[in-house]
Amino acid sequence: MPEILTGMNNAYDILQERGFIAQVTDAALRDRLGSPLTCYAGFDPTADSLHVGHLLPVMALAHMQRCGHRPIVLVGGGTALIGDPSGKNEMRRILSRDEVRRNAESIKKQLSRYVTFDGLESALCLDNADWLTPLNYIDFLRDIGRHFSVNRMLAAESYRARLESGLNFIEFNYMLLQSYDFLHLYTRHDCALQIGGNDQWGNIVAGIDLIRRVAGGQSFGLTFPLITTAAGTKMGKTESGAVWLDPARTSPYQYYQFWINTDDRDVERFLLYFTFLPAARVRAEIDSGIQMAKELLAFEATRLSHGDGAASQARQDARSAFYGDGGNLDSIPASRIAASSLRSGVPAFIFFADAGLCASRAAARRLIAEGGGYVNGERVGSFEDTITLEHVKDGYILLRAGKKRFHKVVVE
RNA sequence: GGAGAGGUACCCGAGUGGCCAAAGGGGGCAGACUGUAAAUCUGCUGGCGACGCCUACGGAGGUUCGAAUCCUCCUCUCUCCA
Repeated sequence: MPEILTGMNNAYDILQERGFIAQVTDAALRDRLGSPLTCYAGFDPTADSLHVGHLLPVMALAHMQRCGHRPIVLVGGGTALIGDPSGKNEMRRILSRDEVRRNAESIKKQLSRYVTFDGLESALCLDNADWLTPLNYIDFLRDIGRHFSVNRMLAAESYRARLESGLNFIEFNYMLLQSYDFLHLYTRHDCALQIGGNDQWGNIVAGIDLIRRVAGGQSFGLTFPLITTAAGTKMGKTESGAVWLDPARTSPYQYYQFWINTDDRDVERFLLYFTFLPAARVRAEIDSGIQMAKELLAFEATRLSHGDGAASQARQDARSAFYGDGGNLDSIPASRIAASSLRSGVPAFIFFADAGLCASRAAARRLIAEGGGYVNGERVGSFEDTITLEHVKDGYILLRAGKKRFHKVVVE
């Protein structure tokens, strides 16, 4: 008999209070969450790092684990071998087994900051390549394919949209594979709940159906709202691309900057989604001042994926850079230059471009001509002004592009 | 396999022989305002040590004084038919 979870909040209530729930397949889920259950969310191992766009399911799994449930992180290594998930416009690059394995390994490592893979409610990390690749086509059609109605599949929102723009057979099969995953996890790991983005609704429901037909069991699905920013854009993208959890791709300082640039209107929502602060605390923080709340969001989010030290450092350096309380700016983006090359002076636009602050020398000319180039806090008058050793302070030259892009050039 | 439509810059999308580094919009960047927010207004938005030169309208050739525009072949996408 399953133990009864007592003395802690129902995971459903927590997820609901925090705005994670867009749809659930069955209202009975809340009661079912009164005792421990295994749930899963899928991740595509298309890169060796997750980005903030993945964070919602990650946080949901973390909440589940904290409430005494067991999360399964499903890495879609098998599905990555064939390509495209539904809903995307372009074919996904097809990855080799080795790439997928490597990616899965580092993704698991990142996730271990959010869920624990050891201990009592240890999370599992599984790769669907393990059961998808040995599948035999004829067997699959006979045992699994027979349970799917094309008519019903076509009615799914995710496919209906694609009917206009075109849908290939692989994409169309995605629902079957994902359903099969759920069935597999249900029978092998007693996993009775799949969570995912709202665009996964059709696939999740299909999986639940398949479990009922094949295994005669009851399972559940829960989807998250699609997160957009108040400005209406997809959350987690910046001009320069995705915001990664991997510090080698997006440094903790940059990560912190991403969060602190959150739109005022999104701060409360994001605090609920991307931190573990109690909802009451979140409300209080919002009430006592949006800017402090935003800094808290940036700090907490950074702390979760990069740890205390990196988060403190990022906050410290951000304060120093923006409010000038003279810190050492250890974590802001930096490059190096030899002192000798400064002896005869370097034109500012070349200096900015070579430092990596501007994409090209032409861009650097533009930036400075528009009055957006600063050296040690002072606006550069002309892009031909020269940078010399006299600009070096404490061993470096501090550059700034526009209001908020700082860069340190260390002179050695 | 057959017929047709199409591939233009980060994206959408105009342009069908010179006035085209290519309209317009979106996005982005910068300035003003401000709070590292939003909204608004303005400017910029291929590269090059630069009044010029180089690269660029799916790819390769060709016609022409001159091609994103015309011709040939290739390639990819979409639609309809089989």
